Amino acid sequence: MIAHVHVDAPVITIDRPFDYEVPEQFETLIEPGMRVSVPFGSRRLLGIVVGTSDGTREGLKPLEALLDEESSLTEELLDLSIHVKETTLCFRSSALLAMLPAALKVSYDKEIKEGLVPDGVRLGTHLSEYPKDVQSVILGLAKKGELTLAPVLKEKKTVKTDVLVELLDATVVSKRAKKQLEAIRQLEETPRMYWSTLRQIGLTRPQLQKLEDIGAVRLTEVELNRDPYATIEQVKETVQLNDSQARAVQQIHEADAGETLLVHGVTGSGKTEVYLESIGQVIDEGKQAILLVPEISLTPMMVKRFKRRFGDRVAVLHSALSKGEKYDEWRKIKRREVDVVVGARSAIFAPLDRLGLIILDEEHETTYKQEENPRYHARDVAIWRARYHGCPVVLGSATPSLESYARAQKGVYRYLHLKERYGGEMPPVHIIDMRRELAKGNTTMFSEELFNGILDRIEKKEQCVILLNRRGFTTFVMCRDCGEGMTCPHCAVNLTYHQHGDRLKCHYCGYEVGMPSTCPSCSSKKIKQFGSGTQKIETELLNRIPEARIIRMDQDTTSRKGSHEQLLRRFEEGEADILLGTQMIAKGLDFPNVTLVGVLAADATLGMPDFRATERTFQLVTQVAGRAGRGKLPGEAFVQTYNPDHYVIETASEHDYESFFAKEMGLRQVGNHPPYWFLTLVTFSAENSLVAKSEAELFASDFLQAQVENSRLNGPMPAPLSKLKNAYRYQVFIKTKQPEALYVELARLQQARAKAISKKEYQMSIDVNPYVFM
DNA sequence: AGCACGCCGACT
DNA sequence: GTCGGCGTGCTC
Repeated sequence: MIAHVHVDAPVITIDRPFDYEVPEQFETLIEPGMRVSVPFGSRRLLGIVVGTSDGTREGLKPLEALLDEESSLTEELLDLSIHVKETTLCFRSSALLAMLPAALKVSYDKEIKEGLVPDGVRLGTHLSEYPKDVQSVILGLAKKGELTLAPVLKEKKTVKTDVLVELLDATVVSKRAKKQLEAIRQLEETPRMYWSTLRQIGLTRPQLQKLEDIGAVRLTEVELNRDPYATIEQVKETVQLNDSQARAVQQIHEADAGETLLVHGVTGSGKTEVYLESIGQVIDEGKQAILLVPEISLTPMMVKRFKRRFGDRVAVLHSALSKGEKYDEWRKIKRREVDVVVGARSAIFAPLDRLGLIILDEEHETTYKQEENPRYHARDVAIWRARYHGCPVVLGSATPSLESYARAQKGVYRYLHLKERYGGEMPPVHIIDMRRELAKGNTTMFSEELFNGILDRIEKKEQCVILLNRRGFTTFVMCRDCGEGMTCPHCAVNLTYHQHGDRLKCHYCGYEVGMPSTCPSCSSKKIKQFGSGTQKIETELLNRIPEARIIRMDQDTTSRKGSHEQLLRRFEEGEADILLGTQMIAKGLDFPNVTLVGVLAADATLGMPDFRATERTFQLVTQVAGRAGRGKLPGEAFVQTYNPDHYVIETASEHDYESFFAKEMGLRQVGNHPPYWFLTLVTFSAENSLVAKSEAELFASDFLQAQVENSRLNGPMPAPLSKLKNAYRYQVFIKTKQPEALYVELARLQQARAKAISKKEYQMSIDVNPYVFM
């Protein structure tokens, strides 16, 4: 028997199946989708079986081990990996591995097998157990043949277990064994207990073993699930749907196989109820559902509601869970113990086999696009899976992406509008012209109006949310005398100042230095931070309103696991007057006591080299404005800007999606941007700037020569981030009306460059439907 | 990507 | 005379 295996090596020349002989003892066990360990050259690698065939062939190596008892990837997901490879131009192995939880990936090490070892090194141990200098000594000895190393593959997964203790016979215990007797007494009250509970009375493991040896108890090792939401109680809540919600549920229910529906509903229109109800119906029919949410900030409340409604039949997969927790959730799905999967982007690969509905909440969010290989978009994967299962996809948003809304208008997607809003009208939005504030002599981050509004709320014991539109708005350091900025030595970017540790960091490569006290180029002492981070704003607020209780949410305060939820809970419970933060506080929050929302630097995003900048600004302002006045109290929003007349600020503050859409579509058409054209970005990077440039030029001319129909090419041009991690970067943009033909041509050009790239002279990265243009 | 094999410069 | 530099080629 032969197994066709894709190995864990992201290289284009290895991007094909390799054949292995299946040892007899595995023949009845092996299945496509299983993880295996295979010899590969002198190495040993993780592989995924994509198929098997009968017979045998000369020169095949045998596969070494099966790493799964049953396959980790279903037939469907194996198929899907081909689609992901072809449409994102990634390697098949990258697509396959992206579908697995991190715990099922492996690390590679070397076992010290035999020979003469230095002091302190023992045979049978692993290379990585030793410090770097010892490692190089060992490697040197191996090279001379004085000891042998064998490649090993280490699993990352761990399954948490506990020991179930069952009482068999209480009489056999010696009267003098006090601890054992005490354990028996406990067991007489509760005949089945876990060892983790029993040990709390001071019983040791040997004592427990003794109890088993004499036949007093039976011990069974059992797998335990880490359930991060174990404390949420299931309550059957009955939801009363309004007319438009009921209509939406009805239409989703009646949707055709593989159909996509766009649910457009303003903040507070009750999309969540529609999701809950629709999923409920799907489950009643014996099928399963996936609900994708953009990121963790949305999940606490959403998850709570889903757990309440569907109880244990919900699996949750998001980035804030530990590797082990995610793996446990994944195994629950695999064991068919759940009907609903709620999760972020990668949850779209959940191994469900009876899918009846896929929902993407906040479908316009760019977090659905993965920014590393495989560069897939969860929306596209969702549509593929829905076709496979013959079920509908629901895209939900208060501010749909132009792509989706345009498709809905063309009739490609079915359009559903939720117009009614709970809690009455949208709050009034005040646009504040910061140029006038400046003219008045107000150089702070807060306009008079917004500041007075905050004071007023604190007095009334109501809450405020302040959002800093931080993208392109970081704190950088510059010398006031010579004008020299502190930049990263490896990347063409300014370093960002971090108050924590008084250091400067590069957000692209991780380079870090202490904040200098004098300018490195002119030695002046007038070196200073510019721009406003959340920390600085917090300080400013506290200086002016000392009694204000502020919760700050940004990368620094939310990096610890669970801190995000904790901060939100504290705010919800009224422990603070002001929630201050970046983008992450804009969405999904629903606090009834919030009556004021302020947006600082609403237009900070507009200057970015990105045709979606206006769309993002619209989404941000609309969403954050919708956060005020969700309860009984009326709300108000303040939007501070230097561009008060810009159409995006005007339409967003009037909550006028239609006008924004019409205006923006006109500009997209004129600029030949998506959704009129399908865009692909190809980036060339090399240590030598001339190599990057000439390879980009060569690619451009090769592409033009191929004459892909209905396509055009722009560039090459230097990337906005012209140097990254010591590599110079050039970009080529391709626009097409026929993506399928483009995929084929790009794959051909990629293949043709395989050899040159393997010599490491330059790198080529292809981003189909890019969202980041740096 | 790793890793081995192989062919030329600076050391004991 | 050997150690080791990294160019080249291969991985079932």
